[in-house]
Amino acid sequence: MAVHVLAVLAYKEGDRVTSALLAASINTNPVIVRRLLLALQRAKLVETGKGAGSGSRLSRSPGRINLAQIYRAVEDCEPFATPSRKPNTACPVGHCIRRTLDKVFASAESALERDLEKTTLAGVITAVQASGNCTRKKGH
Amino acid sequence: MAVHVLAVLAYKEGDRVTSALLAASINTNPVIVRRLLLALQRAKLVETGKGAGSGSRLSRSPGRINLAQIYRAVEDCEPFATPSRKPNTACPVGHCIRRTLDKVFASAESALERDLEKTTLAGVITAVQASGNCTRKKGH
DNA sequence: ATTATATGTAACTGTTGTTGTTACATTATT
DNA sequence: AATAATGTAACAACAACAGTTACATATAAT
Repeated sequence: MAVHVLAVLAYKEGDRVTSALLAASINTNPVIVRRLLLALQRAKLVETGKGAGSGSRLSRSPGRINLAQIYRAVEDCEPFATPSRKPNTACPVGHCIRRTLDKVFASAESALERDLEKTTLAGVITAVQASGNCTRKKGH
Repeated sequence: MAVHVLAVLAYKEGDRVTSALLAASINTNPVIVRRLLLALQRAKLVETGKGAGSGSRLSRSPGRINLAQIYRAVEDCEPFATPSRKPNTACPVGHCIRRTLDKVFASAESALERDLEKTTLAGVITAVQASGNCTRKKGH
């Protein structure tokens, strides 16, 4: 979803786009978009102005934004579930397995991010444009 | 959590362990464990018998089970969120971005799995055993 | 055979996280 | 000053998951 927002922003390169417009594009509520934009601002991927006639725009060119950056900005927690209950400390496995698995999962996640780094926002956009009959200009 | 179950099973190599015992070890309910075991059975990672004095055991040695297999057995859906609402079809980005992102995410997930493949269940166990003062024998 | 034991499964509850919605204070442009 | 936009809070709706209880079924032990 974050990628979608940024892709629309990339379309309007340089122009400031309001959260209302972005929300209409991805068919959701402006507040949802703003919450997303807050995370993207923190990651310095977008710049957002406040007053009338303002809105958001990319803070760099789409070629300089990759999906790993977006992933890190938005997905704050790990993709692996952490059990709600504490493991049984009387069990030798239960006591220490978490620390071990955390290492393994950190490695796996960094492998995932390294793969995402290979795709830039610009790459996504050209792929979208190339993928068939979606050539109509934006209507809004 | 699934890894935890399998690690306990690996400890008792060959022995059949009941879901009640496994549940006590990871501090949860036997039914939760059984639901997990169903998935692991489907993936041919464990064998489960039904009657009295029965239970579950690994279907291969811990060295021949890697975390990617466990991940695939348990995490049936992708780690990437799919938006609930359909994108606005009037927007050229919204219309085609899903197909594009699916490819990218599939690639990222396979990178994740390739990394998980590098760690076997046996590797997890030796790491757990090596990680400090967790040397007490299992109490159950 | 009968009994004891363990799984498979259904139905329900509770919790958590996410999305969506409304409302409003704040801030910048015009 | 008026307008238009964000930031943010509070809450409802919803889905996903963990947990619980209950019970039918199947196997092993006696």
